[in-house]
Formats: sequence, C-alpha cells, structure tokens
Amino acid sequence: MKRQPIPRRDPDAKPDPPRWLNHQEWSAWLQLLGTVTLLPAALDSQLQREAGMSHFEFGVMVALSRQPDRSLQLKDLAVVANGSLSRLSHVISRLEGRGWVRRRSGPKGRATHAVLTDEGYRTLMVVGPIHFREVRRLVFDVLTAEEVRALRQVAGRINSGLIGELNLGTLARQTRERSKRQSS
Amino acid sequence: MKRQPIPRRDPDAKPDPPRWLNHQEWSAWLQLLGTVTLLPAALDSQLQREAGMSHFEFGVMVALSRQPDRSLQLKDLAVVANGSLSRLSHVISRLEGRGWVRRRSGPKGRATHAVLTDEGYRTLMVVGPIHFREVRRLVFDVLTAEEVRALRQVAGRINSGLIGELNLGTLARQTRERSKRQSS
DNA sequence: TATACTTAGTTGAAGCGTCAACCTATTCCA
DNA sequence: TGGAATAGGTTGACGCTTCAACTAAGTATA
Repeated sequence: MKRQPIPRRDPDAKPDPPRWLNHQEWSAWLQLLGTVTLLPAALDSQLQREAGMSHFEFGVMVALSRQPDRSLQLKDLAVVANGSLSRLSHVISRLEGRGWVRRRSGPKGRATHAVLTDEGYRTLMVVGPIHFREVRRLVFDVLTAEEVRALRQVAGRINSGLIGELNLGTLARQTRERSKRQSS
Repeated sequence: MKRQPIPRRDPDAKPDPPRWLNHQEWSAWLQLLGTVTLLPAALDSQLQREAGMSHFEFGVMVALSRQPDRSLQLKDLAVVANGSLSRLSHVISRLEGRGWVRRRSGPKGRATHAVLTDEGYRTLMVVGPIHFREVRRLVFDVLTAEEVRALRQVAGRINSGLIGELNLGTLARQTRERSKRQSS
C-alpha cells in the first residue's frame, strides 16, 4: 500500500484501491461507521437479553410514555421513532401481543393511535433505568461535556440532511406514478 | 388503572415520564439515535437501489479491495467490517453466488480467506464512486473541517468503549460454561 | 499420547425489516 | 357532485441477521 491509484506500474501488480475520500474524511468515516454499526448492535443486544425487547420497540414505548396521554398517531410515532410506517405497524402488533400497547382508532376515520398500556408503562419503568445506565456507560461516560455538545451539533447537522430521505420506497412510487401520469 | 407506580400527585393525572438523562444528554442522545438509525438506512437504501447490494456487503468488498492481495481471513474481515463471524459467513456465501468473492482455505488448516475476484473488483470500481458521492453529500458536505475532526474524535471514543462488546452471544456462552465448570 | 479446552468457521431455524400491493378515508378540483 | 389523487395504515412474502448448535483444527495439560 505504498503506491498511487492512477499511474502505471509493475504489470503484474493489482492496482491500488482508489481513494474516494481524503485522509481526514476516511478516518472520520471509519469511526462513524463503527459507531452506527456497533452502538445499535450493543443496545439491541443488551435490551434483548435483559428485557426481551428490541431497541426499536423500546424507543416506541419511550416515545409514547413521554406524551401526556401516552398515545401518538402512528404516522407521527413513525417519525419520532425513526422508522417506516410499515415497520411500526408490525411492531405495534407485536407489542399489542405482549399487552404493552393498544391500538385505538381515533375519531378521524383513518387515523390510528398507539396507546401505552399501564402494563407497558410499568415494564418501561423497570427497563428504562437499566437501559439508560448502559447508554450512559457506553456513550456519556466516555465523553466530556464539550464532546457531548459537539456530538449533538454534528449529529444534528447530519440528520437535517437525512430528513426527507425517509420512506424512499413510497417516494419512489410517487415519483414513478407522477412521471407516468405526465407521459400519458 | 390510571395511577402511578411510585410518586403521588393529582390522582387523575398520569405521572410525568422520568428523566433518565439530563437535558444536554437527552438532546444529544436524540440526535445520535437519529443518525445511527437514519444514516445506515439511507446508505443501504441507495446501495440496494443502484447496485443491488447491502451496505455491509459493500463494506466487506471495500475492506478486501484495500488489502495488497485483496484477501483477508474471515475472522479479521469480521472485525474490520464490524460484523459477527456468522453474519460474515452468510454474506460471503451470497457474494460467492454473485461471483464477486471466493473462499480460499488458507494453508493453516482451519483458517478461511475471502478473496475479491476481478469481477468483484470491477463492480466495486463502478459502485464505489456512486456510493461515496452519496456519503459526501449526506455527511461531509454538511460538516465543516472542524466538525469532521470532532466527529472522528467523538465516534472514536465511543467505539473504544464498544470494542469488546462484540460477539456477546459467544461471550455469554463462554461465561456460562466457565461458571458451570467452576460450580462443579 | 490421551484429554480437555479454545478458536475458526458453518449451518438451519426463527424473528425482524423492507418492499410492493392493497384497502379505505379524505382532499382536491372541475 | 363526481372523479382522481393522496394520505394513513395493513398485510404477506422475501431476504437478512441473530442465535444456538455443531464440526473440526489447533493448543494446553497431564
């Protein structure tokens, strides 16, 4: 790994891999990849072992618990939990099966609300401290206050660009149909 | 059943959800969760659409391409790609099916190496630029050089703590057997 | 040299997420 | 008012990841 991507060299050697990012970026990219891969895996693993739930399920329940009436319309819940409506629908069904959440069809026809049951709330009160102790251990204990600030800022910037990328399947369909309509 | 597990207050009101993190931490946590959820989803989605491969598969191939002989022992490849050996084994099988990677059992009995084929390398040369253009758009275009530095540092710190959390299944088994042995 | 243990890797089943198709209210607009 | 378009939600199939069990090779112990 001491050669350049473009220039020609020893005929039998394979070409060096190209450098798609500069050195600073590559280094940051590797670290970021590590975090976005390892951190969810660690959280999922811990929650699964100690509480038999996935991190996504936990996030859904936390989001509900923070509402005054412990309920949220699925569409909004999906956004808060960073998941697709389809995924959420499946998850709500599973949580209903465990008695932690109920579906309640709101007054407005289509809309469906998910409601955290008392049993779900009690479960959360047990699991929450355990989980956030782990979060603290894995994330906040290793960061200074200044780094926490930087984390919020950097992640926030990345997320801003990410908003609107969600539901790409749906968007793709819409776009397809839109252009079909235009071409007819 | 509308009462509180622990604190007493206005009888009809549900208790406020507990604050497991302080305000700074909670805010940073929400942003971090957004990134670790949304960014992999966006990358996976783009790679799937434009190249029919997952981000993990892409990462495996990139890792191989960066080796002088375009090959790596599975155990090491698993670490570089941030995945379990089991996951990697399945993925290598799929990549073999597409002719992008081959397995080669090394001279040392057990060890198995994955080798990037020429076809795999050519594919990577096409997909790489497309993918990293997206990475640049989603990550580096929205960050200043200073923020990139901070990103590397913060993610690096988090990852340090995460190392050793991997292969928890295996660790759990080992621990179990160890204690079984001790107690007998 | 026999025995136990560890390490590397594979495999199949089970569970989860994505995608596409679908259904049904609601809104738009002519 | 009638129709198309859209928004909210559900469902089933398929593919991927995890987990546990397993094989087999290497290593340590006695």
